[in-house]
Amino acid sequence: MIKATYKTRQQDLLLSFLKETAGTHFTAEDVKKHFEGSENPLGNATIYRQLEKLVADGRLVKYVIDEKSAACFEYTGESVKDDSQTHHFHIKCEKCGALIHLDCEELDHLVSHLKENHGITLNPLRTVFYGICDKCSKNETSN
Amino acid sequence: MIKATYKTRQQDLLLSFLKETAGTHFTAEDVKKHFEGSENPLGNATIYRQLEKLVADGRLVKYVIDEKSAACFEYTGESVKDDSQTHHFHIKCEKCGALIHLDCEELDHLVSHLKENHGITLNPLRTVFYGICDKCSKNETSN
DNA sequence: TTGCGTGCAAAGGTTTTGCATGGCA
DNA sequence: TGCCATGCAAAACCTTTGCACGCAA
Repeated sequence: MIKATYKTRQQDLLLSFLKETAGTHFTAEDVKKHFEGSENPLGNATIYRQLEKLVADGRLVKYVIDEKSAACFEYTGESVKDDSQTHHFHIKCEKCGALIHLDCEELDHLVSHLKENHGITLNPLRTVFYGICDKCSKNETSN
Repeated sequence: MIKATYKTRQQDLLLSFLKETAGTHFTAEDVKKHFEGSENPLGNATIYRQLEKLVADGRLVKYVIDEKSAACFEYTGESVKDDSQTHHFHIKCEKCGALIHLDCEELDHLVSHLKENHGITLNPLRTVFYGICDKCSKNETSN
């Protein structure tokens, strides 16, 4: 699916970084910084272009968290385009800013419901919920 | 709640525009364009600053749809900070780009579930779902 | 008169793009 | 050798900010 016509050193570097970060999220800048000191820094454009490809390929997911901050990416391993994989969602806490992974069958239920009753095929990989996380709710003395 | 120390003509203009658009979404640019021809154009900064105030006041909701496109706003009338109002969500179609309003009790259910079982207070006013809308699903011949 | 609101223009940050070069096949 | 990928720098985009002026109270 990806037009990986050529295989380059930069691609490999990026992929190994992605595998390291599996289960977490990172920004384009994180990638840049990660390679900055090394003898093989990656150009900005390269990073963005490679990430874009991986997103198109479904191996990477891009989250728009906030227009002020950079986009977050998450490596999802191999292609998940068929959406048969786990439905985990992300929740961004509006208070502490944490990006929380949420695995919940209730969400699977919602996905089914939307599909069957509204004709909508939800993309859990891109959807970000906003709200207040457990921790912040508990610390909520004032506001 | 809003620090409406002064009342200005621009504020009134903006508010009447917002009331016109109730139930739809618009961008800062939409506002700008709406007043562009008129004898009372609004400055960019003014628009953003006023919108920001209204968001802080809870009378306006801001959606981050896509970092490439401008933020979407929606007028919610009076303050909805207590979130006792309707829980309608937005769904952004990844194919046609439409931003769809979705009123569904299943979503209310989800809100309750997240609160009771995960301690998460979802903010429907900011949450945007991504997926493929009904129309696009039906037109889905290729891809 | 006081000081907030306005508006222009410039700055800010992230992401994209043009173009010449480098490297894979 | 052919062509994609790279990387630098510049551009693009939306949004914010500085500053002087205007206007509400």
